[in-house]
Amino acid sequence: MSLQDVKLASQKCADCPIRHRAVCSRCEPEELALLEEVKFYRSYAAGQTVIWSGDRMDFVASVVSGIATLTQTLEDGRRQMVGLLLPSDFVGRPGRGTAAFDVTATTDLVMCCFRRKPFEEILANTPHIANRLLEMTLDELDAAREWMLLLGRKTAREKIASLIAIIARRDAALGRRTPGRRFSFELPLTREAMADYLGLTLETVSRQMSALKRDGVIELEGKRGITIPDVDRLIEEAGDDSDGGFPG
Amino acid sequence: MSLQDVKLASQKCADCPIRHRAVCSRCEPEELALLEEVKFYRSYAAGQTVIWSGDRMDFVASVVSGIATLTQTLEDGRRQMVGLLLPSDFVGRPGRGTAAFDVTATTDLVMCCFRRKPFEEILANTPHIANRLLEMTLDELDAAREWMLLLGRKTAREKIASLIAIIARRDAALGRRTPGRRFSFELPLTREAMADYLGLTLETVSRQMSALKRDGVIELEGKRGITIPDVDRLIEEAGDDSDGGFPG
DNA sequence: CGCCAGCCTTGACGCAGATCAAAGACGGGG
DNA sequence: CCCCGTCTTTGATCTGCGTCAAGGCTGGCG
Repeated sequence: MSLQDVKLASQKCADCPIRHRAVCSRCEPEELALLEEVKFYRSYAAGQTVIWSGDRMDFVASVVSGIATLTQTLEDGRRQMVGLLLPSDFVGRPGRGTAAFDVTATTDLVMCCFRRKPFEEILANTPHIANRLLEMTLDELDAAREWMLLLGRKTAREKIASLIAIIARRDAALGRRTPGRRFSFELPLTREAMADYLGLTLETVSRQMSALKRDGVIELEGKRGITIPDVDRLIEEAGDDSDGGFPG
Repeated sequence: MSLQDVKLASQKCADCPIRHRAVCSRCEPEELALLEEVKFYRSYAAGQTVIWSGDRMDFVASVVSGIATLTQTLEDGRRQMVGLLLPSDFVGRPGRGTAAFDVTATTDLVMCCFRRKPFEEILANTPHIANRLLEMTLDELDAAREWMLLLGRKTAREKIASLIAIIARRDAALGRRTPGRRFSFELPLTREAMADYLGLTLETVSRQMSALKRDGVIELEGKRGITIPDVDRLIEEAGDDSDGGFPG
């Protein structure tokens, strides 16, 4: 356990998103105490692999800070990202002891882990926690299905615009809004990771980013900084029918 | 309510897959009685739309027989199938009143429906039902993620082989095995539906089917009949690392 | 029995995105 | 401050799949 782990573990539970997301206001104090008991923190450096597909996994977890990805790989090395885990997202699968996907930290990452067996018991005996987790899983399933539309039917340009919109939306939801429907934020992914997300090559990602910049849809500062002068324009480029659920 | 509905509703609950899948052996008689009370059957003809995306949906359901698809559409008509519902699969989302996707019957279809509000209450008060549903949703999420790998990184030939393997596996799991790792079955999808599933055009589907036939990977009888002389060969063509979970 | 409507197949051609290759921009460490 | 490894951009060329366009099956209905 690193120094940082110790520091985090001693902080109040409010740091742990599962408090907000899987544990609801109807939790009894003794139920919360049970969760506390099986909880521990882990941190990983950017680029580090959290777990390999097929490995034993005897905990479930919630992302506290940083970004992780779920990826799947074919024998010949073709890779597809199948999940993007942002703070408050849940990882792992109650009822199964091995990981189905590679989990990788793309930025420095802190996770709040729960030992699997006791967590499953809590799940079995605490309906509102099970229901909260069900709701989160259904959200993930919806997200996965939108992603399938992106992978199957969108052009490279639309894919890029969609990804930027998704990240901007998540950032905005976390309160990092700037006024006037103009957003600035850091892309937490390399071009390669974006390509893995979108089912493209990194060259195509780079080219389309340049094209969107040339057309005034986005502005780029350095490798990671991005600002969106007109969110509506971006959403239009993404080809979605919805407004993407942007706040404001 | 059609004649067939009446007939089904009067049959024993064993016809309804939710009995096997979401309702577990730990259900008390009075819990089962509660489910019975909010349950009704509906049937649809092949090609009929069950519900449009955005429509009010005040029930959840389980497929009894037949096949349904979940699809998403862009304004310009590009379509992507995001879910394939076979018997015993669950449709609908507790906690949300509108459909997120178009649901279409691709064959004649019978569904066992539960009124949403009371179903949610049962869910909230019956942990083992909630947990069973959670498990089913996690399975679907895993399937969606494998599908994402297919959409993002597989070639047209691999996509076709994968789809055939998936359908064969599901058919095999339902007990329709033929001896010696040789399978014969009916494709329940048109070429167009296959294309929507795989993110291809129907012409490409047709060409790749012909190519697989020419190369002896599959045999075709009429439009729908298909036999797989060597399942291992098919799985190899699909590009997966796993054996696809085939029984036998 | 034969016509017609829906599927399905096959061919020719073009283009979006992959591949191969090279050269910039950083940013961190000595 | 400069060097070097990593990430990114850009260019040239290739190719798998989409698009457009003709026919071919098959089954249902007059």
